[in-house]
Amino acid sequence: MISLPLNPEQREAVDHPEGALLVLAGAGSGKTRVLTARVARLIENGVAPEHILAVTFTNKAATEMRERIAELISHSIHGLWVGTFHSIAARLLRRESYHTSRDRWFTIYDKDDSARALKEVMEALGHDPKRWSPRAVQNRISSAKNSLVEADQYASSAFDVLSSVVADVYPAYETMLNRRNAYDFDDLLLECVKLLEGTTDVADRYASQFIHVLVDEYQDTNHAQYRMVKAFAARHRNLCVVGDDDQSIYAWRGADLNNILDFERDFEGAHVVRLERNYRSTRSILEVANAVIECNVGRKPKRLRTEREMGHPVQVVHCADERQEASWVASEIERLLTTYRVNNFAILYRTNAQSRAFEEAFRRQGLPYRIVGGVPFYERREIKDVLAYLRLVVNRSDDAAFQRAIIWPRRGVGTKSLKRLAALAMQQQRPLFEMACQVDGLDGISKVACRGLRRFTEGCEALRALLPTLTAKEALESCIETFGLASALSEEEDGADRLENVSELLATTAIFVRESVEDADPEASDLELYLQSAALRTDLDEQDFDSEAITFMTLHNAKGLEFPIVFLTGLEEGLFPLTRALESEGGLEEERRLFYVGVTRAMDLLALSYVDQRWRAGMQSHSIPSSFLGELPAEHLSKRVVGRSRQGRSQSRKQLRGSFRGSPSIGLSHAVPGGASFSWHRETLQRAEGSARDGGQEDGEVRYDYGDSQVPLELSPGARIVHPQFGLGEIVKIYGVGQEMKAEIDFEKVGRKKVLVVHAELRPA
DNA sequence: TTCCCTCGTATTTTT
DNA sequence: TACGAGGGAA
Repeated sequence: MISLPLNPEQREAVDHPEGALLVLAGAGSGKTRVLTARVARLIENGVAPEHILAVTFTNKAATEMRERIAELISHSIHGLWVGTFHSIAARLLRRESYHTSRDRWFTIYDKDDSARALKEVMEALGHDPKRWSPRAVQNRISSAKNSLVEADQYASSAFDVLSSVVADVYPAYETMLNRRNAYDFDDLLLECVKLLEGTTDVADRYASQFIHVLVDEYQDTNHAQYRMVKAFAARHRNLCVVGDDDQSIYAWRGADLNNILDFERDFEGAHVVRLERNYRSTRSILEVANAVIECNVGRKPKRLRTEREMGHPVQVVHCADERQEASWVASEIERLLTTYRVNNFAILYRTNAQSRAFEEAFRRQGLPYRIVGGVPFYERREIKDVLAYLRLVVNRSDDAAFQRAIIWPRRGVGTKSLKRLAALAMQQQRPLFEMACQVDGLDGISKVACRGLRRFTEGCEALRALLPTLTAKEALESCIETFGLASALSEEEDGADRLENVSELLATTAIFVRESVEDADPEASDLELYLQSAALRTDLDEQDFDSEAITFMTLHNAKGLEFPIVFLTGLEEGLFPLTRALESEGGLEEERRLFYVGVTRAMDLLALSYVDQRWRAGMQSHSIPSSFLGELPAEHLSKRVVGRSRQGRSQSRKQLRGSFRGSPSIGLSHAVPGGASFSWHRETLQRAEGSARDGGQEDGEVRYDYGDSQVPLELSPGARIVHPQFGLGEIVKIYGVGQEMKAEIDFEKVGRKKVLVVHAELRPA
């Protein structure tokens, strides 16, 4: 039997025999445990693995679930269907390609590919992409697809000028994707639903196969996903969904909260289990979380409980600007490192752009960090370029891949030849690749370009012939070799990094081959699976959270994770809640749920920070504290001010007053609570006392002077520095900014060199 | 054709 | 700030 400790509610959910089951699982209540235990229990009870389908949102969740189930039981789980909505949809579309308009070698377009395709379509139809941004059109089409509105139906729902453009573009875009044998992200779901609802024998086959269907994070399902689930569970009606309406944070992407709110009405006789025992956070943290979420109206009432101790109060930290915020967090972490490990910390923020200040501060202090999200690995230029070759070899109709590959490395084919080729292809309704194969003698294309194209297509064809004998890794290596991609990269300015990324890609490809052997879909080739996973993989899946580093990420990425210590930063009105997000209906409640998600990530210690001034979009902006801060129970908070920016202070004080006026839950005269349990801040307090003497305290707030202890490394021509390998040198020139910043340096021993400042670890001489 | 520079603009979250 | 697009020069 399964040896997994479960509380009574968890057990009820795991043991519930048949029919519809809704598990309302609060944050940290052991929802993954329930899901995995339930699948394990089903298998132990004799349900064959291939009759069970478990759907998640992220690859990471899917992998984890598979592993945990395997650990729990002695049976083999071979044949079990575990995957994300998108990967399962892709798998179905591949298996059933006979019933669809594409063949099984279809390409999956990511956002970038599809935006480019849209731009092309818009230009062809005479819609100026500058007047209507392809991104906006893309969003419209995306939400249409998520609501299962197809191209031909869209026109009837057009209600403004943009939507009339979309109504025009959408069908042409669909035609283009079809011609290219490609699906975009949303198509996977839409086409899968069409397949299931429109093809009786396919629907029957899957509906009878899946005796049990389980869905994780049900609150994040959109309409297409909902219909997918419904179709899968149509026959046996053993549907178990797990979710938390309070953690629904993807409404902007089409998630429909009503899916979970209406579940009981939707599946009559559904049994409901509530998991309200939290095993993660201290009471202080939970009280704050509960107070936050209770401000929302549209939710199922519930309240998290914990048996943990009160713990430290939640810190509310006021800084002058984002640099000080970052420095404070860094120094706080440094101090806590005596009792915690670096991977116990997470820094969360609303927008990716906020990571920069933290990167700088952490680099300065020599603290290791990892950024989850940002520029995802699979969206890096070199990675997309290399993969484009493989995509094109596999699917010759993939014009997006063709355009990418032909441009780089340079081979005498420029925009002019490409335009000409595209015009001819358009005229004859044929893929670019085919056009390029017979380019000789076509007018408008130079001799040089012809030669380049010929060598290119011949290379592709030669590779294509070899393909059946190659593993994914070998195929990728052949691409790199045939087209001299590695040497082309190494000639580029920052080629070393890019080359490294490509080797990393090869390494993950090698690992992939091993994993895919275990994958339950025996019909799919190694390469098909590889390209699919490369298209659907996200940054989150690549992260190794065990490695020794502090994690930086957006709140969205943090869902489902937990950390002993969490810094939730940038709590300013306009940034969090984000103004843009407030424009949509229910926006504020969704932002609040996001805040709730952030708060509930913390196990032991939580700090919330906000600043007076912040650089946003190249402009210095003043901000007032987030209205969320006014919703917190004062008895579980401790407040402090960091830094001593002169104007910043007087100004912020006014803003603080204004912002909190009329909110009784937080008082400015509120001093440090918590008495004895304040060891976290002992050192802070001592320093604060010191500064209180010379600087003075106002309103009972604890002041902590960060002061000028940080001397930033001066990087300007003439400055003398030390490089760990090259030794002493003098800076000649600085160019580039941020990550890209490079320094040209005259070294005493090794002469003049260019180094990437990010990696160089320069110190003042 | 390609490279480089300048200019303009857009800046949320992402399976 | 930061990236892409577009223009101009080699």
